[in-house]
Amino acid sequence: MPETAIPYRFEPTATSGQLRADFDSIDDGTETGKTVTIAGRLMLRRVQGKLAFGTLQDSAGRIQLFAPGKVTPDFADFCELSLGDWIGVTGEVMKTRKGELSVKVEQWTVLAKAQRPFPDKFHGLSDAEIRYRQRYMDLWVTPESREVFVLRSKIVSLIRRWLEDRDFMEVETPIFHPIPGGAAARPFATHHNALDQEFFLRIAPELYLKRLTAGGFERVFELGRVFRNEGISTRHNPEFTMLELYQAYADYTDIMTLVEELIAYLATEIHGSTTITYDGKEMDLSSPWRRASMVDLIEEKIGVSVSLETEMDDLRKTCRDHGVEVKDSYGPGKLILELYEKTVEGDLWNPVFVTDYPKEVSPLSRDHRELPGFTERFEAVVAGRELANAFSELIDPDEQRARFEDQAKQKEEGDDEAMVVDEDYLRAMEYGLPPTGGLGIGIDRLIMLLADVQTIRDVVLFPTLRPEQF
RNA sequence: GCCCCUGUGGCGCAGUCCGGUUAGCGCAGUGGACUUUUAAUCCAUUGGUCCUGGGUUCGAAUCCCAGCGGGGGCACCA
Repeated sequence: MPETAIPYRFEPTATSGQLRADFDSIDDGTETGKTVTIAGRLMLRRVQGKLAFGTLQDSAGRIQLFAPGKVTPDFADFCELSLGDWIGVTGEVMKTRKGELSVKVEQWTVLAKAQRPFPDKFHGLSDAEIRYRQRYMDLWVTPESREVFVLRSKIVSLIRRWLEDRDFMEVETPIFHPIPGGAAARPFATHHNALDQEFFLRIAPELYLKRLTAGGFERVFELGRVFRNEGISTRHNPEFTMLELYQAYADYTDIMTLVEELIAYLATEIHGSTTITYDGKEMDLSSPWRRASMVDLIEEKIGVSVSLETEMDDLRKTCRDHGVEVKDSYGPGKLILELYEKTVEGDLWNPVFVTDYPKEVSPLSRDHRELPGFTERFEAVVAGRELANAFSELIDPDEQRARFEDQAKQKEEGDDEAMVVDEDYLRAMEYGLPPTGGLGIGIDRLIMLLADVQTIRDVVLFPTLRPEQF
């Protein structure tokens, strides 16, 4: 078919979903007298001499095409269409004798030819590599795949609305950071030619959002991509989506309330219940969620009481006894964190706010108001995975400088994920940062949870893969 | 980075363990039959560097080694 025969625009008047909603109840073998125009891909075709059936798939699903040779113009050409061709069809809505809702093909036009053969019409694609590399085909032949991304879009939209209803303002902060900060991770580096300046793709928007809190935006959030130059796994993609928000005058307990209410709201909107199934097991997302301190969870799990006062040798021994690798550079706080992560975290199923992280491993969190050496920080752990990280933000610039310098020291000692001093951020703090509660949620993992999906690649449209060789 | 699994026409699979003619099957494609099908059916038929490169052997899709792609796990990701 010459390209010139393809129309430049086309105007469908209905989708398969609308037709099913409007006409599903009509009797078998009847015609409605209603003429509609639909468009999509021809996915199945059953030609039987002077009568042909087709299955058209559009964004809402599938609908049958009914094409009698006496009615359908250029009937022979219609029968020659390839599976996968995009077509537009106009005709009467009807139901066949066997009860299949159909559109009678009274006019039709090709909107795009499929020059490549489509995957097996029944088995679809089973090769994960093709599904990820050629998502444009996966979306046609793997219905669950399409559904997950529709759900993702809906969840993100619900989050925005929920936050806006609570007077949070969405902002956009730089992705090019001269100093990577706000998290402990290795960054991607890039270069701006005109400025002859090295930049890093952001590993977190945190420090810019807190600058905005200092700037007087009391409730801000950013929903955007962050980039971490780390390994790839079923839970890690080098670029992923993060929600961060900052609320002036709030502390970490306010943020806990916000998180549990938001997640319960999303579950209810999506599944109609706060009880969901993940990986074949039930999970209760109703608020309030359990709150437990890291050291209490460790004691509960392994029966050993640890604290920052515990002798280092005893802490190291406890770690080794539980198969936790330790390095000489680790202080007591890092040892406790390691112990928690290796022995407790993976077994937490229902949501838990794990609270009170050691200061040593929390360079941006405010000192705990009662527990020396700890911070007012929590992670929300669901299905054994970190879903959110939050704290009462550190607001004392002198303390922040000391923490940065401690980080810089760790970097010198070889920790290439340690932070570096950000003088401008310190300057913003010196002008005054009010008490603030901050939160980061990994959106991809949240989608995985709500969509009951086990790998992050199934919630990212184009997951990072090694480039294909052609 | 380490370990395990995996790679067969466009797609879905068998054959590999235990080496043995021209590597099979289904879908798609091509030619034919068919006016109520539903993964339509029936007849015929085209299409393959068995991921790549070495090696063992009279003989390799099959065994061995290396590499490449993919998947999973570990490590990393506070």
